Amino acid sequence: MGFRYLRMMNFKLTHTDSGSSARCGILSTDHGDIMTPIFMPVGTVGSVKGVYHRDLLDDIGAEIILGNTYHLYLRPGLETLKAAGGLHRFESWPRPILTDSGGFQIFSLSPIRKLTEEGCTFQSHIDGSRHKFTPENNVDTQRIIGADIIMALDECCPGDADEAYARKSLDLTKRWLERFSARFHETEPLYGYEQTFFPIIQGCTYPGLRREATEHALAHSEVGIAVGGLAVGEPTEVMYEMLETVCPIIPQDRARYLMGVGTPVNLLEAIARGIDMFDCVMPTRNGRNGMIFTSEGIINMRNAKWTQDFGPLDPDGTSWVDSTYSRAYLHHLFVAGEMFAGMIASEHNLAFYLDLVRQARSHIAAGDFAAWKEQKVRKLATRL
RNA sequence: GUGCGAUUAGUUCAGUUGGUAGAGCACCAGAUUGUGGUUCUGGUUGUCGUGGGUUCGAGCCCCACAUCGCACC
Repeated sequence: MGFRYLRMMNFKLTHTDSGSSARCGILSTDHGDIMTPIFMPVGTVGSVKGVYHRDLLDDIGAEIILGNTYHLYLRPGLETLKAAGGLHRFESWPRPILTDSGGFQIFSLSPIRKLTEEGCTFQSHIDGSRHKFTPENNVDTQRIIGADIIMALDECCPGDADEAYARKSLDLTKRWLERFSARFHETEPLYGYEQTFFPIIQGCTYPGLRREATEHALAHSEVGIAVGGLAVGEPTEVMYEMLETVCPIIPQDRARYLMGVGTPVNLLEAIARGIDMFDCVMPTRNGRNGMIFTSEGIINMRNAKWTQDFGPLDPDGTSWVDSTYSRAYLHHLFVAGEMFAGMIASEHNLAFYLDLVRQARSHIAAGDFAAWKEQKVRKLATRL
């Protein structure tokens, strides 16, 4: 293949807030533009659990969703994904997709992993079979999956790691990033649209390591850059401090993705510190288990006190489920173990998250984000 | 009708040689942050079928009754 792809994918800053580091931007991909700040629903194995694409598109307004390399590699496997023509076509999703490399799974499945300089060997959680991820084959794998944005293979350091371990871990992540980047630039996308990759800033909770990691990652960042290894056990305040350490060093024209975060309050606090992109399993996983986030606060739908509350799920909710189903009905569905319960809660929560970042964007554009955030945070943290 | 077995938490069941009771599930709460449709952490709940007897002491031993199940007439 002689030709190089013309690089069209880019991030453009459109607004900055006066009272905080919040910003608005547009991330352009071949599958469409993404308005930032944005929340990206997680669809690990090619499905945002319990939610129809129709609802993701029209009701929730998802602009981009996630897939996971580790999980997709194991099931359905690369043969099927390649034959399908990539993940977009396989799951019939017309908008952008971002895939995580599986680095986090290396960390979270630690009892059965083995890290070496070359890569990471692990056993499948499905059938125990042995596999190896290297920076090189991870690029190849993510080329086959075909997400618009792919993530570098890293080691996600535990939040309570000591500095010696964090140092060692970061050094490995840096060497892996060099190799990942080299492989990425010597290969082409397979399906006729552009891919970009985001390097990941590690460094645990040590400001010095974080700064060093940022400088190093920036050398490999074209469109965006990610902050990883946060919300993995460290106090929330420490996470915010790390964002304050890292964000000022990143040029304004780079999209900043905070991986795996978080609660609605986390989103607003991170946006205030300059983050543009988020993903988190919380709205869907916690939703399936009875937690819903509303404009009035957090609700555990399983609690007996909702048995006869016939009011709407969220009086200010934007999803059709908010005005269609009552808290009493959803409570009943959870108690009865109906799968419909998880579907309704997931749809509501995702719509809530997408509406939250939509509101954030409009307040940043209006220039009153900081004040709006303060009063919003108080409400979002209350438990009903 | 006769024989055997059963009866303990909302439920299914444990319960040592007699020393005033436990578990799973359910229920009630809490946790959950780059997803294994979860997982984890706490908590509440008992006239031990009824009535008598033996004993310092009975869920346990004895008697009667009630209810349920099984087998046989």
